[in-house]
Amino acid sequence: MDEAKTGRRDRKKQQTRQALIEAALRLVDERGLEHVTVEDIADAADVSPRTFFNYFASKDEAITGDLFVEDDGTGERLLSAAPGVPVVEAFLNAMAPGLTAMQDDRDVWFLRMRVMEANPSLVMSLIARSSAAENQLVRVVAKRLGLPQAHPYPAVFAAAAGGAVRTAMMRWPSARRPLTDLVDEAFSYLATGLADPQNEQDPADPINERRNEL
Amino acid sequence: MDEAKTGRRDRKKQQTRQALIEAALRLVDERGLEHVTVEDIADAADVSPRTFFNYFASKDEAITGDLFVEDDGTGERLLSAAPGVPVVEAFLNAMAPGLTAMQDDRDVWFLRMRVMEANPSLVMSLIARSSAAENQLVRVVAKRLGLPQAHPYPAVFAAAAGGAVRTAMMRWPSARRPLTDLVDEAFSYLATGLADPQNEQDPADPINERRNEL
DNA sequence: TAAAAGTTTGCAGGCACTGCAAGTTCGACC
DNA sequence: GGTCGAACTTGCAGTGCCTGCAAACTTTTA
Repeated sequence: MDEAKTGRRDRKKQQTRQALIEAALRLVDERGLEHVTVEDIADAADVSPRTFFNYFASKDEAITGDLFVEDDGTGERLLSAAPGVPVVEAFLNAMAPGLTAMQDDRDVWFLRMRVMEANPSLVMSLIARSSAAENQLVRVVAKRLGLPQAHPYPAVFAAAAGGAVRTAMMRWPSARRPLTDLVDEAFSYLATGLADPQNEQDPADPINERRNEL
Repeated sequence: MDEAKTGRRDRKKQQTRQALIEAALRLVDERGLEHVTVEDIADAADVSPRTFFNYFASKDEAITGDLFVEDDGTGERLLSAAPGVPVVEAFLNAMAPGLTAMQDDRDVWFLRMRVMEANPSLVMSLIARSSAAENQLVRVVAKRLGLPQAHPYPAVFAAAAGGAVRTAMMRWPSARRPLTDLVDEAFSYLATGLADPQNEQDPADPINERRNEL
């Protein structure tokens, strides 16, 4: 268990956090976002409403979850990629650990996605929140390429990459494929300069050998 | 004056709307978002606070403004582009009228951008709101290409295109160039598949012949 | 076991936003 | 020109998110 650092305190905190997340997801899934108050969630997790806000800055945050991009080492990994590697490739590599972490947590994420699809304002909330992560990405990409802050490339890159990841996430529950596949696929459209897609190789999609692994 | 349809009523409505927008922008510019209440804005525009919400669904909406993508004919123009034209090109053409409209309104838009830069939560709000426009774009692109709803291309396209437009908008006030230029530039990075940018042709940027037109 | 450090909770309050119903203004049609 | 109906404004009352503060409480450290 590499859960918390040490001691009962952190363990308890982690438990409370989990309880709040689960309560939030379950209740909103059952009743819909606007029929669940923060008080409901807090009650279900058996803490005071005030405590809820010690853990999450907003009701939405408990539901949409932390974007893996935010605090994990994606930025550092991108910066420490070998010098010759193009940014797109370095980014995909840097993201891989985060993606597999999500893959391991897929039950929660699938539920999240379902809840978001059913409550569009949550999608907006997620997008807004991921824009903060994008800002960090802008800085990292600029740094890696030695470009000035005002250069447009990092901003375009971050916006497009963020969008590609987001669409992959959205498709994930219904497409029965690993998240990394979907991300790669999304990036392949970017790689071709968003050229009109080829007619899919074969309407009878021969690659459909049910990938049960996920 | 092609302002309102007819009559004093619509004229008055348009005036009220403008007054609210101007009041909102001015006050938030002066004091910062969190030191301006809806009541302040309504007072400054000389209407009741309740009336404010007859015009805007949220405080943010009065400030961030309507995205031109939303209701104007961009979608229709995209769909009615000549058959052979690639989507990227068709999209840029379809957007042109909206962009020049913004160019004509540039004073307001510059103020908006300044206010947004100073109040990051407004940027998030704008991004969230533009995601609604992106959804429409997804459908339009899918329709134009005859792709099924589940196909990833339209979603990736919309996310990337939306991001490109957004970064162009953000750069607009500081870059002293027409918005269309900035949009084209952003799309040029997408067109190359987000390849690492060339070292800028010349650090002494010879294209800098001050474009005063804007 | 006592002090320190971190967490939870209640309380009071600000503010965004909503539905409703009453009042007001405007346009249309006679 | 007067009247009716539609559209718009307003006040009111209420819900619920979110915040700061200070008092309890719990865990860690010494």
